Amino acid sequence: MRTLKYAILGLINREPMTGYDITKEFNSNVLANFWYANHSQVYPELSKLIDEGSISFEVVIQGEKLEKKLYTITEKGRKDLMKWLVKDDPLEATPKDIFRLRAYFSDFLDLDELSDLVKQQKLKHVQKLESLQRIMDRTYPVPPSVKTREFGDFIVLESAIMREKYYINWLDDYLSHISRA
Amino acid sequence: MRTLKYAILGLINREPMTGYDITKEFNSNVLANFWYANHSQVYPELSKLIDEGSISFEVVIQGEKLEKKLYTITEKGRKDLMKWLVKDDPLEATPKDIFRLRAYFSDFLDLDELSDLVKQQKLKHVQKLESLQRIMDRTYPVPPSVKTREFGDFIVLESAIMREKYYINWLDDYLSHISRA
DNA sequence: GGGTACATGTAACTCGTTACATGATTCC
DNA sequence: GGAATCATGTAACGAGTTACATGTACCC
Repeated sequence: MRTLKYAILGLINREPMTGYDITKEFNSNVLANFWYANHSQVYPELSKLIDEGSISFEVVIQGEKLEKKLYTITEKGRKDLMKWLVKDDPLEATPKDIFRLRAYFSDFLDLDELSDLVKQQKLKHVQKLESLQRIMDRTYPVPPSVKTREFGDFIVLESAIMREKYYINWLDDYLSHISRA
Repeated sequence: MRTLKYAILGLINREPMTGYDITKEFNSNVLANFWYANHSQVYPELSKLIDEGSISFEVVIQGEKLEKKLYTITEKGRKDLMKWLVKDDPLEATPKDIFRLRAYFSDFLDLDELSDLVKQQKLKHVQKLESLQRIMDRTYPVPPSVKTREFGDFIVLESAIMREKYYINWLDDYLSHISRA
């Protein structure tokens, strides 16, 4: 499906970037909530995109002699990205979830052990939620308006927060079933 | 992380199964909501588990001469599974989400186009939710008690339903931001 | 001078999907 | 007899992770 291709095109479309910059974005606290990649995946993909003519680059000298490649999207790349953005694909397969898999097989654990496991899991999600909420409060005390770049950041951050809340709700529900037994 | 290994062990631990049976489970409407694999992944993994001594098999003749392999978990396999079930691992990386990635880059689409995209996506999630809800109503009109095998099915199905609801909430939230613009 | 961050690449390996390949059984 | 399902495998490829490998720039 070449999703990494479009993730990279989307970033470069905003402004020219180096492979290093792109990798940093993929590991930032907003984007990493729904897409990420290591530099070892990014650099080969950039070569591919050059071969395909979706991007071009110019070598920039940093300091004395450090060469970095600043990538820019081409007209072909931009068209390709646009087409991908509005494509009507069927729903992706549900993402895998190891904790759910464990829950599925946990019928032969004893109740105290199971309860501890679920509480441990809940704690982790509560901490993650708090961290996301802090970022939101700090960065977007007021929601930015649609059609600004900030709105993209805002709406996916909101989504990540809602996801953690739902997961915590599920774990609470799970715990209530256990304690009722 | 060998998660497939434990998914298979978890299934065989319930009762002896063939590779075909396991594959069917992975594509059933409950388990597939958080774990799945094709037969081309299952058969090689079964060979590995035999080599490791986690499972054993017996050949059963179906009809005249069709040989099928019925796999059973060994003591080693069961211990391994038990250890995995109660392991306290850090939270998994957030699952990737292509629709969120598209939302992230959508600031240069026009509002009608964006609104249509989000509505399309919502429709798909509403349909999925309805399908999950039907399975739930049909199969578990009353929640089964903890410590039964049915409870595993029930609690992960509940989770899948809650996930769809949250996703729909997010899309509604998204739409409200768009229409306010 | 030293540590951290900047910057780019390749190699080996695991995991997962799609396609190739074959044959038996069951039900109509 | 034919179609759907049961049943088991391998091959080729694509995606993703960890490790290997190298060098510069910037700040203290």
